[in-house]
Amino acid sequence: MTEAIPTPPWQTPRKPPPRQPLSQELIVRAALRVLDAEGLDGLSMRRLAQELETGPASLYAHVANKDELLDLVYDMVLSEVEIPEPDPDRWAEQVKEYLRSLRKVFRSHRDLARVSLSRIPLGPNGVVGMERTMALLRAGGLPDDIAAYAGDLVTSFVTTETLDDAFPTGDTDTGTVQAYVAQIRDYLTSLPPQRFPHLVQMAGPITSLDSERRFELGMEIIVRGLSTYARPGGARPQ
Amino acid sequence: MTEAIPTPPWQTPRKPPPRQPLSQELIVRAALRVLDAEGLDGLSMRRLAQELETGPASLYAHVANKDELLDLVYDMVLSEVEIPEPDPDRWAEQVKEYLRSLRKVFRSHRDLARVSLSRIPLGPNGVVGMERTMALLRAGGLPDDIAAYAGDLVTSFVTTETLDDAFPTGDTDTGTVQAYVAQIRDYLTSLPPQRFPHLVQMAGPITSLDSERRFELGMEIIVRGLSTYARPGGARPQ
DNA sequence: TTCCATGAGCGAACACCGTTCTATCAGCAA
DNA sequence: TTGCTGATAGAACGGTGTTCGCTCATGGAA
Repeated sequence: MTEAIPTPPWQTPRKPPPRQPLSQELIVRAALRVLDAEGLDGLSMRRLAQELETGPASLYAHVANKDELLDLVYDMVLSEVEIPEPDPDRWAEQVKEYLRSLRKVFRSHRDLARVSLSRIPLGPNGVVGMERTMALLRAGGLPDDIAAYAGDLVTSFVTTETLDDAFPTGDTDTGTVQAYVAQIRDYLTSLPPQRFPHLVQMAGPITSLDSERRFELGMEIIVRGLSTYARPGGARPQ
Repeated sequence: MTEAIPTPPWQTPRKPPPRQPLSQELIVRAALRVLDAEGLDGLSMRRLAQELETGPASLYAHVANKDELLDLVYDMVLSEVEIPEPDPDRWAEQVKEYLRSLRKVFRSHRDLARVSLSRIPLGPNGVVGMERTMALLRAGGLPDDIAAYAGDLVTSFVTTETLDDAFPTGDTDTGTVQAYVAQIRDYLTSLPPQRFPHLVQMAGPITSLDSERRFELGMEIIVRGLSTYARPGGARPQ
């Protein structure tokens, strides 16, 4: 390390910090960092500017507004999703592999499901993902209109199923969630049985499914439903 | 009706407007009015107070916070949902009737789908709805754990499918939406066909489904998937 | 080499937001 | 009539996304 020499007073201090300049990519990466650490509610333009050691107004030179920024964050994360190369013999299992990967990515970035809500992923990574998804769904012999809709359906499914999931390593620990669920179960069982016979009987099943099994069950239901639309021949029309 | 008599001028006008005092129900009804008229983004505590000709602070005497207020609004609206009395022979069709009613209610109140997101309807109307839903789903012979999850699944389905739907009589007219969809289709068809063969081929199917047919198709997929779990005997275990 | 246009950087401000503090005031029990 | 309690509401607090307008470095043209 070279010794830090105090600048002579007569020399006007040029470029005090040789910080690398802002760029869109730098901003998006920082936004994802803040999102992971503090969630969507913690991600404000001011907080993001602070993370980059600048002012909020500076961000608007590289990003139109917060909504566009979230579009970019979403697209960046989509690059982490793995979509299998289609093998028609393993169609159902491959669709599930795809959905599990999607879920894993959504759960590994806090509040990402909220970000993805009502956002159509048309960024560079988004279209690549769509292309591969369509390839996979068609390989199962789904007609084009069914496959097109199925892409949306499964994405929406993963999104909603991931919405309330706690951040895996977050501090919204499982204890709090369990206590809340137990409260609901107690409430349901305490209802008058003559007016709410089904709820009282089903208080158990309603409150006992953990997020893992919910997801697997939902996937199975949707995949079974989709399978009924598959042409018998598979990918190629006989 | 008794004739309205003008107040004599020498009588000091006490209680200039005989406004009825605030109450929780009055506030919730007003909130629904503002929501219908101006959407969720337009519903602020200040705007709501203005609607009731008072100040924002006054609302907090009857409602803990905005979140609880939205809980109450959501529950109020749930009373409009119609859930058929179970007839095991018509199970699949009845489930669809229920979902169509749910969709109709969600679409008839602007941004209600957004309000319902990650909100568990446990208010007075919510539990009644849950009870009837469980009755209906079980009547098809679904095992309890499947029926319990299916209730969540179909609600989430209707919610996400209704999220981006324009308000039926709103000013986000179909023209704007159609233009946006056309833009997407043009973009997809303009992609390099060697790298995006499926997207180019499916640009049509992807962008041609209107919300009505999307909904009907999604329902059918889910109902078919659920049917595969039904016990052959129907409601009663043989 | 000089000049100037361009655009990034950024402090300050605007118009909002949900919520709380605090003071006032009406209605009612004693 | 007094005293208390709870509804009412103005003002303020600490936040939000975004814009205004100024400074200043940089790069291309002359």
